[in-house]
Amino acid sequence: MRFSSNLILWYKQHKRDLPWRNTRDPYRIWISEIILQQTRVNQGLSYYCKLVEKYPDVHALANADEDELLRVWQGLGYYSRARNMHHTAKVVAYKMDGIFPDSYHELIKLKGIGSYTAAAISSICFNEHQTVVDGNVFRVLSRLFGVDTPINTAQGKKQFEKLAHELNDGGESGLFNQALMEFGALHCTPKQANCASCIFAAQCYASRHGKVDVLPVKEKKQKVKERYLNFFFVHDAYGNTLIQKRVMKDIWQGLYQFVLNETKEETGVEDMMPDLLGLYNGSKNIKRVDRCTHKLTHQKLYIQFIEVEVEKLGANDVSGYEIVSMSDLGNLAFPKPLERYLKDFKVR
DNA sequence: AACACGGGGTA
DNA sequence: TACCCAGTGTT
Repeated sequence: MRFSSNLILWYKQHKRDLPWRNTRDPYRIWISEIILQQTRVNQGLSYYCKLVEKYPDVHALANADEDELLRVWQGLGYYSRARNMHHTAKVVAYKMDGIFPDSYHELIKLKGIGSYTAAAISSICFNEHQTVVDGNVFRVLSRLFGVDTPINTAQGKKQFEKLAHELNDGGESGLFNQALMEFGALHCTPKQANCASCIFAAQCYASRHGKVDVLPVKEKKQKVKERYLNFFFVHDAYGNTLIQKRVMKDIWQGLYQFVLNETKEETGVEDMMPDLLGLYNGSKNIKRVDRCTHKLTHQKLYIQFIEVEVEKLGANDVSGYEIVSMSDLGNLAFPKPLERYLKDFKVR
């Protein structure tokens, strides 16, 4: 039996029942694919449900407020996905009469849609003969055929694309693509692959040669940069706080933060007081200092939260920051560690 | 080609 | 810890 037929049979037996698998509406498939970029199904599932309920069609999403959209996206990470999605929704709604392009080559022109997502949407929604190559595909094919070309090189990517496309020969590209990814996600997993019960074990190079744990090959990772972020959570007796939208090209673009002083190294609160003096010219009271670390893929953040109570926040005291009532913070998106701080703050 | 961009799950 | 995840955009 052909590999593609065998794979699709496996898929029909083992696939998970997921909400985006009950539709071929390009809007919904698009939302699901953006969410699932570098994100596991279990992590993205609730976000998908929230998004399609709040924004049932591309017009609703196009008309959304960006802060509101980022708040829905809060906690999922890679926030450029949300900003690009919003941009593309406006393009589709206002320049394409709300109709998504129906081909790979048109889809890939849209912001946030790269080769993977264009292949996924065009194959799943329009049955175009395109083949997805994601982390699952790299893993399954490298093991099955013993391909040890590093997957994070241009050569490797081309080689796997060619191989995947040759295998996708059954005229059901949407099914084939989802089947291959599902097989990687559920069966041919990164750790402890289920070789004992694998339908392909007899022909699998890695299984026969004991190389399951060394494939796929990936070239060394980038190193992690360390940063020291000192946030002043300033509030007054009237429940007002000081916040700022992050606009720089940096992590957490578009999200909100407290008064920030970033330093080159671990810095005591006393040494940062001069900066704070310039920010608020009335009397102030440092109530509490909390510390935490936060790991990103490429950065390790050493975070201090300095709670500062002042008498009354007024427009004359601050520049570059907004005065916002504590009760309105729930409508804005904050980075994970700041959201956690706010949650703890409310409890105590 | 190399890097930047989050957060959570897994061993 | 270290690695990985239904990747894309920028430099």
